[in-house]
Amino acid sequence: MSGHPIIVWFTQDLRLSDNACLSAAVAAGRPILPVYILDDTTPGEFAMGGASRWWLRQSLASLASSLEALGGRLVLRRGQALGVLERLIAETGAQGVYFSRSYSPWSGEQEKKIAAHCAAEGLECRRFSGFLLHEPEAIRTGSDGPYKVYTPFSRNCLSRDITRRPRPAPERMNFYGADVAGDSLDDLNLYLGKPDWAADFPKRWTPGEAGAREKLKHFLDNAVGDYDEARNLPDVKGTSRLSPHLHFGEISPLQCWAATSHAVASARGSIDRGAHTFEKEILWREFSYHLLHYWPDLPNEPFKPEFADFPWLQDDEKLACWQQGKTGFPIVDAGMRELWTTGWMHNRVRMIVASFLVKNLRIPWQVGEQWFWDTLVDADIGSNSASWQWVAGCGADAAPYFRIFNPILQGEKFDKRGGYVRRWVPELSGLPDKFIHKPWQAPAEVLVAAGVELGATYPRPIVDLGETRDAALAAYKTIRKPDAA
DNA sequence: TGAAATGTTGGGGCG
DNA sequence: ACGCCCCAACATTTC
Repeated sequence: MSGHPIIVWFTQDLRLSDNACLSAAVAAGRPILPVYILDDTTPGEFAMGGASRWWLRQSLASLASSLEALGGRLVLRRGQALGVLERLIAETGAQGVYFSRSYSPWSGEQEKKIAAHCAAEGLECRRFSGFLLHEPEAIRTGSDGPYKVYTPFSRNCLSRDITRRPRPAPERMNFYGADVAGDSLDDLNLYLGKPDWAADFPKRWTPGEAGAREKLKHFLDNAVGDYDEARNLPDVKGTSRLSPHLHFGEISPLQCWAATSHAVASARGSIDRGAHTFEKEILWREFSYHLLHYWPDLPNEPFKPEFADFPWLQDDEKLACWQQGKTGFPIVDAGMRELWTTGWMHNRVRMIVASFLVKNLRIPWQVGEQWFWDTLVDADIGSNSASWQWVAGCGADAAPYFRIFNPILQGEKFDKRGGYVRRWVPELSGLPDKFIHKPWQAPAEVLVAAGVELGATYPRPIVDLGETRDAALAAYKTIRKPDAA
């Protein structure tokens, strides 16, 4: 189809269904030019991490093939979005640019510049939503401020009827017919497989819209009923594992919400508890972006300013132990190895390893945030920042600083039989349950029988839990105002 | 979406 | 039979 196209700029919304931007472009009745722009030109601290780049490559391939099935081609380009869009407009005579809103701190300025350029050129520029259920501007406290506490925020969200239904994917589309130059997936240099640290990822993940839909269906068919309890057990597949799909917009929170409501209605009461807990987790994601929108420093600066003076330590040796899963604490090491091998970590274990880094090693939360940013396939500027601040005790509505996890007790509570540890730390698998979370307390003959030699086949603990706990509490006292409770 | 210290209670062994 | 002590088991407080 000829004529001046509308550019549909895919951002973090790599799907065809429930895509307001795409649907509006179809409804506009003009030829569509679908584009994805990879911006590697301004790599700041939060340039896309390695695991995310692996995922993005697969997701773009999936999106491209979905568009091909409708007769179109996804144009891939590299550079700053404004410049790339300007060139595309000039090349094609595009009459409009449609895109989905992003909520990263660096997106707002970019979106304004694009809108300004379109206005100056007399082009239509439209921004759509879909990445969140509730726009940050729509949820305000009674005194018209942003929320700083989760519970009232979630109550506000829950008091709103979500009546809108997810949009179906367009059944047919008219694409811009002329040839438009673009990069190949390889050109984007996202993940070339050397070294092949992501070798195990494809066994566990199916990036793309269809994979996301399948994950949601599997969760609602099998796991949501037990979600309340099972979500805390890392040895059980009790969570949805939708986080990377949500991050890349392969599925929308509205689609998750609507499908959950539908499952609740057809299950006649048996899954109400689990479904409600799942909905509250979706709202934690919303809350993270609410905070990020109003406090754009969230990824870098402690929300509670007194934490700027916290006496953190630098210890690159212990940091490396943590990153490599060699701390000597089995549940911590299991989590860090799951992360490295699969690009993902169970949420309960994320809290345990984060508490260990921030409190027992007393290494700044930003250091952990950065490691997660590079290694998680679901690395997300909103959730990652808000969650690290939550664990560190310096965030909005955070866990009190003195809430220090004991990795032995957490392991014994949530991985009672040690199945999770045995899977990810196989050199300990011969130990009896009694010592699986504290091998250094096992009698010598038990260690021998299990084939474990501490300091050789598995490290001794790199810190003393009691001493580091006391030191962390003492450090906290130095930043606390004397009159504060 | 903690853990450890401290306080309380009650059963049972034992002089 | 009684008081005393020990110590789980549970509750409360503190960090």
